[in-house]
Amino acid sequence: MVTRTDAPTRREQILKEAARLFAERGFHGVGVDEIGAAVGISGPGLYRHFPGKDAMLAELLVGISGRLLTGAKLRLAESGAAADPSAVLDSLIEGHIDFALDDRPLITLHDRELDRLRDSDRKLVRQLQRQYVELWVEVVRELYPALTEPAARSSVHSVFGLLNSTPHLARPGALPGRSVTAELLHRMARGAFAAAGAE
Amino acid sequence: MVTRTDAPTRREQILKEAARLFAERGFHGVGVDEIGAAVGISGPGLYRHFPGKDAMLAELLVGISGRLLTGAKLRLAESGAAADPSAVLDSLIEGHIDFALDDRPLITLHDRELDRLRDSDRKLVRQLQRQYVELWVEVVRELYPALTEPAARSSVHSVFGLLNSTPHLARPGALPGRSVTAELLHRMARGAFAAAGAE
DNA sequence: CCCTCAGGTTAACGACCGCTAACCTCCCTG
DNA sequence: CAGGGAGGTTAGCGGTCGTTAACCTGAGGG
Repeated sequence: MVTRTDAPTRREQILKEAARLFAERGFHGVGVDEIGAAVGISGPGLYRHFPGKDAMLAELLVGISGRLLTGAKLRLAESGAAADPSAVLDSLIEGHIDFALDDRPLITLHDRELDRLRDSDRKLVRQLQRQYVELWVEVVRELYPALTEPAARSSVHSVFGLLNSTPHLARPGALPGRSVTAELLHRMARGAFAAAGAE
Repeated sequence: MVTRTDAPTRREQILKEAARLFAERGFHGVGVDEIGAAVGISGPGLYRHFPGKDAMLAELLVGISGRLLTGAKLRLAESGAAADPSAVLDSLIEGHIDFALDDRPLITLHDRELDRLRDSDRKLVRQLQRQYVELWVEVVRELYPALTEPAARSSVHSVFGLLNSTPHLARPGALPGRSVTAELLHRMARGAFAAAGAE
């Protein structure tokens, strides 16, 4: 885990504000002037950093899908080959929760604005998402062999729905404390999987 | 349960197609001409049935929130006052799953396009949603007294996220059969609540 | 048999939006 | 110390979108 200490670049500021605005009002509901205003420049100035509005969304979605997948692969790798599937699942859940709690706008965009992408970008994002799901499915099936493959896939999608529900939980600060929320979500995810995997 | 046999009115056709299109491409991503075309009339003809595009979204969102709440109240009432909270929760879950599986576009809109409403409509929808959640929270707390009230509310929202994940599961027909999916979702929801309620 | 009106049509208006053009101004560097 | 590029600015173009206006048509009723 590397921690950034230098100031964010203008490009990063733009992406962050664009993510927030897209999540709040939808891709088509936000104008380039608004995005510009959010970072203190105005409208067309954005085109010095991005070729177009679509490109911002594309970079956001490809970025989050990639980071989710990379993070999961890392967690899988550092558990070693003969790892306890239960511990691996815990690690995957923990990683996903961190993402959902720390990057709420991105999590929202991720399953909401995918269809606004150019064909090639959409295919890329979908491919990354599919790999991420597949990785979970394998771990879940190892832990709950009774699950058929389609059932395991459905259960994984459903748990994503559960974990990604945080954006709807309340105004940003009104949760009962981050670690408490994280732990509750974690227990519920495990409980949901256990119920799915029961004969 | 009354079953409609007469043909849908033009107004109902419009609402149904608008719901589908809004869910697919977002409120701002759909033009009135498209909605018109989807029901075989064109563009401005819609204004014989609705005062504006906003009014269609408002009617959809108020409608679904109201039907969810009404259905839940009905299920609660017919269980009687001294009912087994476990059975009541099962009934609530079953009702919500029916909705999620039968009205996928509406479920999608319901937590996605709320902010596009006029202030008064948005307040109404939020009030209906809040009552619906509150109703679940009471049942859940009765069944799992160890849960604090904020924790119970969080768990209810999370389970909604789980149940509402069906739209993302696959192309419309590709699920392993409706009843199988419904039963899996039901078991997972119960498992999630049980895990949340465990000391 | 005419009148009305529900439910359409097409044309067009005004606003807005994404994007480009043209221009400006620092700051860095050879 | 010239010069050039990075990173802004404002003006404006072209297209799209929601909405309105004006007109049409066919069916039902007095």
